[in-house]
Amino acid sequence: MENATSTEAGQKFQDNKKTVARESGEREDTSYVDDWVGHKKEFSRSSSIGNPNRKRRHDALKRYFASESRSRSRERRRCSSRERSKDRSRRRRRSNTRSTREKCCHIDPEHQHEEILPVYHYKAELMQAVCENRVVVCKGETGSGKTTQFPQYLRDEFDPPGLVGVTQPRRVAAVSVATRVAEERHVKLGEEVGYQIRFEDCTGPQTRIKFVTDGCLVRECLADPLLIKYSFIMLDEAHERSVNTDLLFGLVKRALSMRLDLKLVVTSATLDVKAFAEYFDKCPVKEIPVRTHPVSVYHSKTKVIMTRTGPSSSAYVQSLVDVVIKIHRTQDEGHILAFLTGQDEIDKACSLLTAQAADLGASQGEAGMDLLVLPLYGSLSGEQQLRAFHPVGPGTRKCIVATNIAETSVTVPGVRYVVDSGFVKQKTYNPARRMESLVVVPISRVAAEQRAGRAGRTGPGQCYRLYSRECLEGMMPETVPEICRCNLANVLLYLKVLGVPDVVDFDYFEAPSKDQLAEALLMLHSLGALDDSGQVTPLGQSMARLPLDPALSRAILQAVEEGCLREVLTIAAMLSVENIWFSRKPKPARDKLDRPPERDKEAERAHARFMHPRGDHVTYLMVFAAWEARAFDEQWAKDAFLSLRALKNARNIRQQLEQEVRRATGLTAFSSAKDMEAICRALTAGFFNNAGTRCGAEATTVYKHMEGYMSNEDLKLIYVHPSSALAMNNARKSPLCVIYHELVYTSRPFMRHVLGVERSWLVECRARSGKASLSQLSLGGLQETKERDSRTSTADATEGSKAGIATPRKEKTDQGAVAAARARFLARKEACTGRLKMSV
DNA sequence: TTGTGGTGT
Repeated sequence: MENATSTEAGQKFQDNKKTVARESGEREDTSYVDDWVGHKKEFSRSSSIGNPNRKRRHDALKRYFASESRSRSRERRRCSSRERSKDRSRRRRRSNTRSTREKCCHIDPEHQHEEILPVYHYKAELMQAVCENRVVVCKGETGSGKTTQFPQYLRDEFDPPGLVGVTQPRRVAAVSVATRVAEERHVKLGEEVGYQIRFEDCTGPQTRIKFVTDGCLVRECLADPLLIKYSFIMLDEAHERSVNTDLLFGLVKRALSMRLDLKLVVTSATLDVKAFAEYFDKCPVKEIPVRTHPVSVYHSKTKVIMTRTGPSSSAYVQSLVDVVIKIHRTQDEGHILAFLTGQDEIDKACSLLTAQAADLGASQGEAGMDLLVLPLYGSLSGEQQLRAFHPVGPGTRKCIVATNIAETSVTVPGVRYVVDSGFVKQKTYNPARRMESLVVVPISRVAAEQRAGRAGRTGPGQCYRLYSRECLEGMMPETVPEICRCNLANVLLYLKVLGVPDVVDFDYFEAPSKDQLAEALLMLHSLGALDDSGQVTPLGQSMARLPLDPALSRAILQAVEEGCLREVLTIAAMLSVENIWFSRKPKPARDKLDRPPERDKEAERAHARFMHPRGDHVTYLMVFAAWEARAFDEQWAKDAFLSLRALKNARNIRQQLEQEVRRATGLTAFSSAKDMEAICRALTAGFFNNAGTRCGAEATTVYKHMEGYMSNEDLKLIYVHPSSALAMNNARKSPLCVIYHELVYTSRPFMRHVLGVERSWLVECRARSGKASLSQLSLGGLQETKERDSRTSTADATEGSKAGIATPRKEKTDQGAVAAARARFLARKEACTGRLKMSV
């Protein structure tokens, strides 16, 4: 039904093409009224012209500018021009060799000069706010200059004794912003201005401004909970709400209460700055408005292809294709950015678009343009990704079909048209089942706005939404933050180590559900990281030092006992990276679009050589050892159809783990296993809670879930993932007992990364871990509820996990807490709703 | 019998 509607609408588009007016932007808009409900919208307020405070501000600015230029010239004198040019060439050389720098070219390509950045007009106001308050929340869109200028202002105005630390959610951002700021200040990167990301510390004793990924700063807290090194912390891009940023809210707030000489700046791009201010004791909110270009937003009027729980059909791919073609045929030049949810969808849309554009012929497009269709998603190689950013000739229009990587991570220059499917693929975690699933869910209203804003970066733009305005109103105001949909074991262990005894009552910016907390505490206890009273054990202290999930840390520490540290380190590193198996996916022919693409037999044969009958962990060890034996030869890896990126990543992680293990255990020489048994025993110590026993016949891949620290009655049968070594033909005899790394739900509950183990080891581990009292563990914050233990919900695993977070109504597990969290969340948004409604 | 959004230590 809905399929038919959207195809019909698409057809109507095609038929209407000749009636579309071409004169002016305004007139053109009205021609869409039949299909689209449109309106013009400024994505932010215009700048401060005519402001009564202008004179005062101007005077203040003059003073600041004078003082700034004095300090600049001091800086310049310090650094003679000859040295500067040497620095520049050094920097250039460095940037050519560093992989993280490769991506920087498409992060904010337009290097605006400081003087024209909006933040400049607000310097005096901002500095005054910082002067008078310990915490300031600053709202500013991308392009306001806050990230590059604010830290410099803090440094220059206050000349603090400690560091100005600026967090970024992504590594590329940390590196590129640091590079930019160092350039502006004419200093060598790594001296006055530096950055720190995993595997790379580019700071020195003279460093005063330090850009750092939020994950890195969380780690730093372990050694320095009060952040003594810092005078200012700036939590940038707080609206992205990564687990680490959320965690830092609490940690910095705690540090602020104990240190009077620390100040905090929180910056965010969303409407939700009020909630941040509320959390930090009603601190002031400053706004840096950005003059962006207006974006006309059109909603689909007839198509209702979105339900509250997700897409009701996959028709949106076809309708997205129709809209793109329509834009290409009727609209002026400017690139098109289309949002879909995943690789398959994107590849499919790209084939359809390429074929249709070819049929159309260049002559039919507006001004006779060609359409160059390019995919953009995370698992593409760097080179393939860069194609989306390469400039094209004047006769070509690019259409980039992207995942939400283009929503926050990267900016494609020259985009004037955005087509938004309204969906995103999101990982959700079900703590009651300890199972994660990747589900397609509707985006939030903030995300919808973010996507639309992508059309107004270089000039006036248009955004076509494949959903109605009613759908928009039914969306969540904001994306459910990550901290509410992930496993918390790691987070809670950090908090405990940092001296937060009561992790249930911790002052979270957004409190996780009780189920999440209970699950994580019980898991930490079962691994021996917490004792019966919820205190961190020495073992837990060591585990927290490793940058891994607790189960893997536990396995590594057990490997020390079992004498197989080298092997288990390798396995841990291999389990920490993305898929290592690489296969060419043949492009589906046009007429075969709805059939699955053929499997790559050659790659499969190459992989089969590595598959070990014992299971995946041993297989990974073999793969890495084989690569190591060939001196990490890149060609060998390519020939074996292995992902070079994943392998290199694993090698880096392995190196880092080695260092950390050295520090955590004081070991200098690492043991090496004599047999496979020791390795499997060590892994069992970390993963005995994730275990299954075989059902029936020897060759079956069906297992029954074994009871762990939580009863899991909903989840009876679990399956070996077909990509596992244990699912391959060479594994004739399936092991009686297995442990698995993770449980993912797609069409069934699948175990990923599976290893055969002995039942006696499982029994032994279970006995060692003992039984915990949840109320004791949580210092009375959580109770063993009858519902949790005897929860025998009628739903099968399918429904429950599919529903997950996407369908709040169906979340049966501790409804109270989730409902309460949601209510708080919605209440907080209430204040902003009026503005939201006006703006959409 | 599968196939995976994006981050990060």
